Amino acid sequence: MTTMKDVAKLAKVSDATVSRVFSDPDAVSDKTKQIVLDAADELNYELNVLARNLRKMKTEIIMVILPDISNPFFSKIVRGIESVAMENNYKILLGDTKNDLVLEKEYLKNLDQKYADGVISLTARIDSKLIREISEKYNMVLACEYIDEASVPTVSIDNVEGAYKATKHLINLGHKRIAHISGPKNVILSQDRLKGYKKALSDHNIKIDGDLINEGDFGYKSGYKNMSKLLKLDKAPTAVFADSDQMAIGAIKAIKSHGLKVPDDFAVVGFDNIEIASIYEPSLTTVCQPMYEIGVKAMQLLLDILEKKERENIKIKLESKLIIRDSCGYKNN
Amino acid sequence: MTTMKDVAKLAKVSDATVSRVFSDPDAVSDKTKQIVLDAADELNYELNVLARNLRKMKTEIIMVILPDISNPFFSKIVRGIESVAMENNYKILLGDTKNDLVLEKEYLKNLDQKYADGVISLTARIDSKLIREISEKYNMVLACEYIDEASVPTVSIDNVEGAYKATKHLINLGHKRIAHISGPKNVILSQDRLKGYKKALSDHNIKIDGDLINEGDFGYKSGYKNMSKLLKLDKAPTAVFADSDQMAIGAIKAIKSHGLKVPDDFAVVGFDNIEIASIYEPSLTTVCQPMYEIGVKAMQLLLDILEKKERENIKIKLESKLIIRDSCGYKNN
DNA sequence: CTGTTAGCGCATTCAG
DNA sequence: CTGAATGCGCTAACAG
Repeated sequence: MTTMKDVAKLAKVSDATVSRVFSDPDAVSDKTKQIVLDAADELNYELNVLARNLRKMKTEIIMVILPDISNPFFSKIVRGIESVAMENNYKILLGDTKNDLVLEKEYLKNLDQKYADGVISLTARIDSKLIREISEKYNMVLACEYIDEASVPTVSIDNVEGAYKATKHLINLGHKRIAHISGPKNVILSQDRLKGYKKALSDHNIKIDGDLINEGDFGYKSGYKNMSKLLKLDKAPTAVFADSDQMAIGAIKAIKSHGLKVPDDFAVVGFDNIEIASIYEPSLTTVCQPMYEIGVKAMQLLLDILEKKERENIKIKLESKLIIRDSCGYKNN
Repeated sequence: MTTMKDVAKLAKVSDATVSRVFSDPDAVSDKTKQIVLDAADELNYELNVLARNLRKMKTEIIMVILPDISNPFFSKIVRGIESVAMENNYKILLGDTKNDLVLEKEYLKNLDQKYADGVISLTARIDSKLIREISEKYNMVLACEYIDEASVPTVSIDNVEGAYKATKHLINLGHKRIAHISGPKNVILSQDRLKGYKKALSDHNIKIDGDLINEGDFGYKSGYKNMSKLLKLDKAPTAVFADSDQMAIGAIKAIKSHGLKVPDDFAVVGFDNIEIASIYEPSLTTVCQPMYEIGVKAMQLLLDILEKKERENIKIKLESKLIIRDSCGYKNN
């Protein structure tokens, strides 16, 4: 293996100068720079990042913790993160928790060992006290999910508002019995969306019926199962608002199996606007989260924190938007 | 920051002993081990991975290079990789090339800098000579895609055979004019699937018609566009075999827009068996690739290479399977 | 602008 | 089983 020493010897300069050529080129005269570069080239020299990491006590690696990388919602966010990370010479270490709280904690511990300079977590299901502690000790940004603690920098949409828009849309179309398939109840964003759903109903003088509220897990199957249950109700709903597009699509499948047509007999609204939402038939009316942008902003925020070395208790709220497609039908239709 | 030195001082042992407690516990007596552990605990000591990495000249990080992490096909493979990696204390560094050859090369260069101990590449579009070179110099496994060079360890299915099965299925259902929407032609697996498609036709005395063969890029939109073209042909096809489920779904959408029904008027076969294939309506007949298993095997193979320090020119072939669902109809229907 | 000096925190010899 | 000594390859102070 060739080291800076070797290059220095060949170029007849000190190894400090070689180091400067690679880490702070402007500090070296053009002439010696060229000599060093040539020597490095001749020896096929490559910088050893390991040594630099130790010396600088940083890795230029960001850990991204998420529940499931094969969920398109999360992977889109990751792409946003990666694009900004790359521009700034950071790399992404993947922490797929498989929805496992133990793993979530374990990944967070990697920070202690200096594996990564910071974390972006797309999940926050471990107790919020622990998250706050970690965010105080290390460089951390929470995205999508968030916790009540004021001190953790967060990038997300307003979930109450998003759910409100979705529900109101169904109300405007004339629906009175509107079901809700929520995400896991221990996740705060599910709680918020439930709030938005309830508020929309209340605001329009529709009584909230607990039977119409089911808890899912964001996946296709859970949408199917929960919708099947809802359809068996004595007073079955005529519309459903699901907390993810995948559950919405699962729900549509259940509705079709039940012999009903979407949107003719039943209206469905999803959440997220993942790619398949526009491809599926009927195409899905859904609350669009700017996934890529969430990733971008989260990484930018983390970079700020990394550079200023001070945590800023920033909460960035991005806009969600109701995208109207075919799964609800249209007024006066 | 607390170091081994601090722990050593508190425990009244040498720092070498502290090191042994964490890297080779059996080499230390139970008694001193306990003393050290207690001291470490008291000081909240955490091993500094950076220093260890430099000393051992390894990172326990594997880089995974792929075209697009938000493509469910790749992200499923990543999950397989990660599960094995984790068991063996390796971490995954993400290298999303965005289908960009320049990035593909750039990521590969990270190996030179010792960012990662090895690579698993799910893409091989840069020239094969370079890939062979890299694989000879470093620890590398190719998965899914592969190149002709005999020397690169590879995990994949038999694409010729998979395509053959798909095409033959359509032939068995009575179709004579069978279109093919292929992946990018510069990718060897596309070439292989084209071979399988052609062979199936030839074996059943159906003339190959170049007009029926279109090149796509694996995405939804490209399936839609290519199918739209095919439907405008004077002698339009009655069935299509697409190189990805996403293109197949795009094709179905085009067929429906054209006023035809799937499977009644038109049969469609996809490739991969991603999750949406079974959810979409009509559910998709497709060639199933064992994505998770590909990831698992690829990581296992890489571990072998890493441990034995010798490249083994292994080609692992996994089974593909035709999954029959609703998008082609059924015989005597 | 460049060289000298001194470690970063750990793992590995080699003695004992 | 344990300690002392050494250096992985690089960067950062400090002089000059």
